[in-house]
Amino acid sequence: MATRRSTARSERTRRRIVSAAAAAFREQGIEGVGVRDIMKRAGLTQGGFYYHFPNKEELFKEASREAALGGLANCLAVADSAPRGKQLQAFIDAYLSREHRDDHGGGCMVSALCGEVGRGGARQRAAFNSAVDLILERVGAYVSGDTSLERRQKAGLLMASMAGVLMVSRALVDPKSSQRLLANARRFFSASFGEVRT
Amino acid sequence: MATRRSTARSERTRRRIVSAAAAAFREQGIEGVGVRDIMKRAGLTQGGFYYHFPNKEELFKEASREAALGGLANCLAVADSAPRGKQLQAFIDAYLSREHRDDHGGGCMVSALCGEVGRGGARQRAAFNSAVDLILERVGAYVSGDTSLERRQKAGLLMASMAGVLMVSRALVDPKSSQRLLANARRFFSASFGEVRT
DNA sequence: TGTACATCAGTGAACGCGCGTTCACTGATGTAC
DNA sequence: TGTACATCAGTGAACGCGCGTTCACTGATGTAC
Repeated sequence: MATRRSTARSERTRRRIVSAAAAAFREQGIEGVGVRDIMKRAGLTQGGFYYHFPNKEELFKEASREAALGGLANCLAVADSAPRGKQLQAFIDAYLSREHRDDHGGGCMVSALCGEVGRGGARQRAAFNSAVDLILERVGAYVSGDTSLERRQKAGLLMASMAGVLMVSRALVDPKSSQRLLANARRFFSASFGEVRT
Repeated sequence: MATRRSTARSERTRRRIVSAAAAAFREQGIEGVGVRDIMKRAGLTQGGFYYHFPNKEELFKEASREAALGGLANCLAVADSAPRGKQLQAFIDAYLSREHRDDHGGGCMVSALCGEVGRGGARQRAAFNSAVDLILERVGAYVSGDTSLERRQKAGLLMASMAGVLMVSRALVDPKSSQRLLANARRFFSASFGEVRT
């Protein structure tokens, strides 16, 4: 089956493009970033893009899959290394941290792209929904609830709410107001979701 | 002071442009809509725009001011006509309704534009922040709290969270999931904010 | 083992298009006399 | 009251620019013999 070495190199290049896109889309928005910019981030030129992907939309599909868990990697790691029973609280604190707020390109894709996707086309929405599924499956493991459906729904409400808070905290000009919103939200969501009863 | 009649007509035209923009920005995003589109919505042609505004950014400033309370007009009216003590709950139910979700152009500007503003320039953010101030002053009147600062902060947390929920509900493809998220959120925020203690 | 060759992975100029903005213009309107 | 005129509010062609995408090309790589 032909040249293994070049195939491997090509695969690495492809992954580099997807990673660059995953960051670029979150930093600048889907329509806010161009194919040229993404290829430049990956150290390549525009034309080569269409050797790896049929169009920008297909790239978004792959990039959103990578960004789904990649954007929560730090929050999930913090939660997983917390003692049992404190995992959700650790997740909430990490999600609503100043570090996450200031990391547009490496953070949660829901807070970064949800608004734009809400008025986007069917393909884009489908890709985004798949990504959200991956997230809820993972976050659902932290919340309490009898059935897995119930946990997923709770996780969905928590993620949607926290994404809104993170987004607003990024839009606020006054640093103190932004910090205070995050702090209030950490307390509120911890109290509401972190304990036994909701 | 010159021709009153033509001045009044010009002022009406200007307001028509601002209204068209307030809806267009929320429906399609700030960068997603063009000056041509907005002028077309207002029944005019592109060139006339620069008679009324120096540039698109200045239009956003005025449009966001109009959209701030305009986008919540229905929710605020419902809340105001509710019995004392039930106003916040009425507001929450109206905000997280299917009608609001489906009304992109006439709904809350926070949920429509917050994500884009979060990565926008200083001017855009300043305009958005002013608009948010108007909203929090109004919504703060419904929540409990000793000081007005405390009420504003609570209102900020509530609005940011609900905006996130509304945004996600707009991005979800499956209608049932979307409805369920809204219903769960109505229950959750009513229980958390609508009663005496938070 | 050495060479001819097909293919692979990527380059960079060019395409049509829509954007924000500018500009020369025009017809309607109200004022001065 | 009637007419000449300045200004106002808006028109639509044109500008440079960056977008997504196409395409002719090229140099490196691995294979066939």
